[in-house]
Amino acid sequence: MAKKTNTEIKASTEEKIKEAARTVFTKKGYAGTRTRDIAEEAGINLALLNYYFRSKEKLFKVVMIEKMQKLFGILSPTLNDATTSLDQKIVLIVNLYADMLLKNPDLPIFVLSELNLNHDGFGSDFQPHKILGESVFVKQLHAKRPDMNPLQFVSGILGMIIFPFIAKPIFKKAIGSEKAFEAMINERRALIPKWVKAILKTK
Amino acid sequence: MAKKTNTEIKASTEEKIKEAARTVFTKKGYAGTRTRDIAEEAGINLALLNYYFRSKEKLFKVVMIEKMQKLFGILSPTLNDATTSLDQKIVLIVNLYADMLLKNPDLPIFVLSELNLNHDGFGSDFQPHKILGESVFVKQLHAKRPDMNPLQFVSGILGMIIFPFIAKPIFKKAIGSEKAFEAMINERRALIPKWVKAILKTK
DNA sequence: TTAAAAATTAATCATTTGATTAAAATGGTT
DNA sequence: AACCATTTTAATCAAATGATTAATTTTTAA
Repeated sequence: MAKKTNTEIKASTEEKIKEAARTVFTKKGYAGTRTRDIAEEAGINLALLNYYFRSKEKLFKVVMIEKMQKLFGILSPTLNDATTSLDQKIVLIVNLYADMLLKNPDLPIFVLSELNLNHDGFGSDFQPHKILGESVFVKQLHAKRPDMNPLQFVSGILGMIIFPFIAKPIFKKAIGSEKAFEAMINERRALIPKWVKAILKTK
Repeated sequence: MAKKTNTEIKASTEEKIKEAARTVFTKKGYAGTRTRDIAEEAGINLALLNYYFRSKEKLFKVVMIEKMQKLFGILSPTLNDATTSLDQKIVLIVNLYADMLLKNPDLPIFVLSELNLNHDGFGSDFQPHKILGESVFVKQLHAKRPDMNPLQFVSGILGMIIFPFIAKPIFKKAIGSEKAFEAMINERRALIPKWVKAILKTK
């Protein structure tokens, strides 16, 4: 009991800090975040942050790895599912992303911006070409369209679904309310698969 | 001559600072940039930066407005050209963006990230819905596909062309060299218009 | 209960950073 | 040359910031 309580309390504090870090880092970016902001958001003393995570940078890495997994982790299992057709995979990917991004609208701009700023040697862990590589998806695409570059194809799909979230401040301004933005995204759930099917028929 | 020389020197120093600010802000973002970095990059004393631009934030605004114009300024004249067809406009937009973005690959992630962080009331100036609004482009689209939401359509096109630059760190990793990335973008010049034409034929 | 271990806090440090000031240099005007 | 306005610099400030330290509280285990 003793040890369990200990672990739980520690996990709870650690998790409070992590959760606060997720919030503040995502909202302000790495450079714009002050460790004091995180401590305040977590309702803990500043020194505790360093007690648990050693430094701002180490805490950031923990959050960043989580966020990258959240943003790209959808792909691998979906692209390698042998039980779904190419068309089904496209529908699935579009809807999985729509679901996840509506819940986490500033995830893509956060991850991609921080990757671009490249404070530290990220990307060293992540292997995007392995995800696509010799996936079921690529084989299925090759069977239907041997001439089509899978990267170009995937890039088109991801661009169509993710871009509105990255350019959200623009879209917000163009269409007004948050509700209207969500409606637009939901409309895309059907639109994009239809478009992609048309793209697959181009000769 | 005297006054002209004076003006030229002043413009030269001001421009040196602005150019350095463009470089450093784009590379490190607003929060990650130190005014000393800009001064060093410009080869001037730190105090000169404040002498010419009053503050980091004011200098940033100057740069940011420029960059937004560079990123979105392509659209308005192209979308409102009465002498080109819808298909021609699509080819034009894709190629204008390909040209510009190959020269300024980190422009989109910079502008969109800073807009998202929203340090200051930007967007107050920019009216994206006015650009689309009652453009020739929208009328042409409506004539061919009265059922298609112009914002959804434009969002698809821009997503396909801009997204690879925003996700460049990922693509770089997936395909290797800078040259290969450029080749991929150049391939998209023909690919995207073909795809968009297919999308326009969907019923 | 008590002593060691772990968690938490207040206070403080050393740097960094945006900005200012006062002095010096530069260039044009008379 | 002498004077004035503009430009540039070195030095400095005050606030912010990441991190540490030493002390205190809480928890665990005997």
